[in-house]
Amino acid sequence: MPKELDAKEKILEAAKGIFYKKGLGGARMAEIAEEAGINKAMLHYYFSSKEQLFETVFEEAFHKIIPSIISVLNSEKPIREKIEEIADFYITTLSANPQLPVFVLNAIQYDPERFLGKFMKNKQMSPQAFMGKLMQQFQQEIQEGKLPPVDPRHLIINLIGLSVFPFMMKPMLKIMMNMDDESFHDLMESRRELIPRFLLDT
Amino acid sequence: MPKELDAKEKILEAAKGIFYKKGLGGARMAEIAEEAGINKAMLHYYFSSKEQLFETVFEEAFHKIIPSIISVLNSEKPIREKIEEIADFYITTLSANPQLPVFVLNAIQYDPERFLGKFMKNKQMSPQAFMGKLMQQFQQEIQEGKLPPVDPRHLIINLIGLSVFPFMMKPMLKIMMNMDDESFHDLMESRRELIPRFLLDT
DNA sequence: ATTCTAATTAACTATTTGGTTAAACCATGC
DNA sequence: GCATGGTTTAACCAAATAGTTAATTAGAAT
Repeated sequence: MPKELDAKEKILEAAKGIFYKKGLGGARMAEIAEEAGINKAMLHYYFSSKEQLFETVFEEAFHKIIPSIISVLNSEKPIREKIEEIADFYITTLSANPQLPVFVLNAIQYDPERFLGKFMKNKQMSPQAFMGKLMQQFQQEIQEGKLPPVDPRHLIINLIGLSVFPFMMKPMLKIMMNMDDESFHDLMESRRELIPRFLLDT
Repeated sequence: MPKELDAKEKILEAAKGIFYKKGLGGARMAEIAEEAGINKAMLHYYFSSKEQLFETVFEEAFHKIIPSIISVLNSEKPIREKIEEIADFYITTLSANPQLPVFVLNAIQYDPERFLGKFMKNKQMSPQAFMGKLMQQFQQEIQEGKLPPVDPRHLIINLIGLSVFPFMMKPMLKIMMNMDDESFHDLMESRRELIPRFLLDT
């Protein structure tokens, strides 16, 4: 009986598309059902409520862009490598799915408690402990002269901002800079090496 | 008869708060009316529909963050100054209103045609012509050795990203980096000079 | 005072929406 | 066969929602 997964998958795919675009409040269950090519009652067969369906979609999106970079930052590699990997990861992930970050940030803005609560607990490491360890690594590598002496907090913010923000601005950038999808893609590709170089080469 | 402006202003203020948080679909007209301390029918007395009210709020938000930087970029100052002014402008504006960029980008993601259309026309200069002029200035200043030889497109993307993105991430950053509002504010203040230095000093 | 117009409200309506129900469908094991 | 269990559907329902109406208030002009 492979039908269950089939239908559930179709629902999630449709829900993703519509929630990404319209958010929790703007999406209609009937619309999701239609997009998935099934009956409206089927949604409630697999997902008890709109909220639950949304949370499922959100969790998938969130896990696509947050835990990955935490595990990279949490690894034993040198900072340089971590930075390269993260920029690389975001450019790959967001090239395939540019709406992801606006969707996630919007949900968080809508109800921070709810959509960041999981993030706090869920992790194997508390954000604080994890950041502490990372700060230590920064200090050490700076002392060893492997890194320019910058505030690690700024470096991380800059790294993520430089990697993620262009995709959020994609529609506007395409207009302002007169680009089509292909030239936008090329511009993002060139950032794979630009970002680490920019962040680390004084 | 100053009551008209009073009521209209109260409505817009309430609508802003609720649309910023919940978006077009998530906001309820009754909720906005209550928040404004007036009757639901008053909304439709001053604004014909929910959509029109939303567009009014959107337009105000949009004009708060886009035309300002265009007019700076469009001025006759040297690039260095333009960059300093824009970073400064965003940090001031978004410190007072961190939800602004997520709100605007979300609306654009929801219906790009509709919410970027105005941007295209409305301007005194077409984005293309305007960018063309700017690119020329970049080339010239680079030739004169006043600027490091970087791709101007990347420079602009980086400038806006470094200035705006931290405010979008504010809730997450506060948790990850264990900051309260005050220390977040301090961190952002330090970016006023960090961003131009970072962008321009090779 | 009276008229006129803009502001304001309570009550109402038509529609949309999330969610339910009870019956039908269909594969599998016996 | 047929009983069983998960799957799917059409029809239905109650609540919520954007928008309307028609009546009321209050202030200004005459």
